[in-house]
Amino acid sequence: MADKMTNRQLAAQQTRKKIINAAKALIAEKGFENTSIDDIAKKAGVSTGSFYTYFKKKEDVVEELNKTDFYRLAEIANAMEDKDLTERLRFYCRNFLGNIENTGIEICRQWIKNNLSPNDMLLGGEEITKYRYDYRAVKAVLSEGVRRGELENNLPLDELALFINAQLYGLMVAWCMTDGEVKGSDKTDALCDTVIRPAISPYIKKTNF
Amino acid sequence: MADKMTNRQLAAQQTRKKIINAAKALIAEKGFENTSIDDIAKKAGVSTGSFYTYFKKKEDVVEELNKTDFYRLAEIANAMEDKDLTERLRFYCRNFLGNIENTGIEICRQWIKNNLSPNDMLLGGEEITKYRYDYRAVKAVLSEGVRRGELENNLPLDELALFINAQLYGLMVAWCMTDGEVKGSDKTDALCDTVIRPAISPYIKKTNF
DNA sequence: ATATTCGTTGAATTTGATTCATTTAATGTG
DNA sequence: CACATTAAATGAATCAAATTCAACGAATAT
Repeated sequence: MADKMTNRQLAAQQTRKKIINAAKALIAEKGFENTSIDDIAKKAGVSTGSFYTYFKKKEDVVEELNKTDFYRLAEIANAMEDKDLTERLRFYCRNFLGNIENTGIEICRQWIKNNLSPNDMLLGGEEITKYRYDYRAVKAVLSEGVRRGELENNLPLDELALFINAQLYGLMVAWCMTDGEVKGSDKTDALCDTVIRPAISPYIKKTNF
Repeated sequence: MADKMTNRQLAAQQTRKKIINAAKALIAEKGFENTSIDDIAKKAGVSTGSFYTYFKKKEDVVEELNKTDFYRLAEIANAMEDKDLTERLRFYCRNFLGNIENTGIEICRQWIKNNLSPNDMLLGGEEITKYRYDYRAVKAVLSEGVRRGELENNLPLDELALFINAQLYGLMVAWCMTDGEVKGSDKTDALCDTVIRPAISPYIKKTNF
């Protein structure tokens, strides 16, 4: 990866990182709206204009502040050989919400705001519109259940995954809206027991007995 | 209510309404960010400053744009004598999502943005902090189920209501994030059948047989 | 008839994001 | 090594839009 970088590129990478760190600290502390580019630049020890070398808009920096890869999380869950589907889903949900809470409520709020409207992004020169409601990771966890023969394969996979993901997004929103009082991560066990398990139970294969 | 209003008050009410209507149309059309106070004032046929006679901040006008009272919706559902709990919940969910979709995606987006952080509001002169994650309406629907003896009364009422509401909020967010592709209102039946009914079914009283 | 109050006005102010011409320094080249 | 080229940094200037406010005029109250 970092094959042979020139000093210049290395320095640039540093600058970028400094800006991201400064932004992270300030936004977590004061919120996005109350943090100005000047604040960020000052804290990062660079000039105002420098911010725009690395980010096109103020908002864009937020995308850098939570680097959890939820699809990767699903892979880890799916790799748990000794855990059954409920456990694996529980793991996924716990970590989804736990990671979000770790990145901080203000950053989460801003992430939601940024992604409520689809953004146009450049991919290989082409304009694409990127939807941010992505339930593929949950779907992957359910699929693994099918693959292992824990679930019937006639289950409405997309519907269920979409709903379970909606549950997670809903708790994330509830967490923000109650200023942290409703903690999603505290609720995951109850979530699995009260909603998710009953929802998938019609499709759980009866073990031969 | 509208006891004896002076002409002045009447005119003021008109102005207010004109501003709200202009804002509604413009925000629905161009989104909140792309609509300026000047735009709104111009379309309403009033001056820029007049906006601030009626709203303290630009955002505040959004609160006027969806006037659905979800608690009232719960009352209507609860008053349905011939419908069972599942039907009543279905009714509530359909109308919740239906009403939100009717008010329009841009307004919904902005409403979420406004309410992601608790707002300080004035109530009778006192500053109060108002959380916007409110699941009391759903709770009321479940409570009615208990009252009618359809549900065991040992069910985790708050937990369930919170989760069901999270489901609705999650779908609302999904709807926004996919630019309307995921339509919550189209999903309510599946939602009830796949998630909500299974979730409450452990608490549904076995009818005497 | 006069004083007061309230809503209206639009120009002035303010704030903060974004741009850009210029500078600085590293890299590449003969 | 000198020189040309390019990437990155700078911060003052620009711009856009929200918000304020002093002055105005019509309605209401006395």
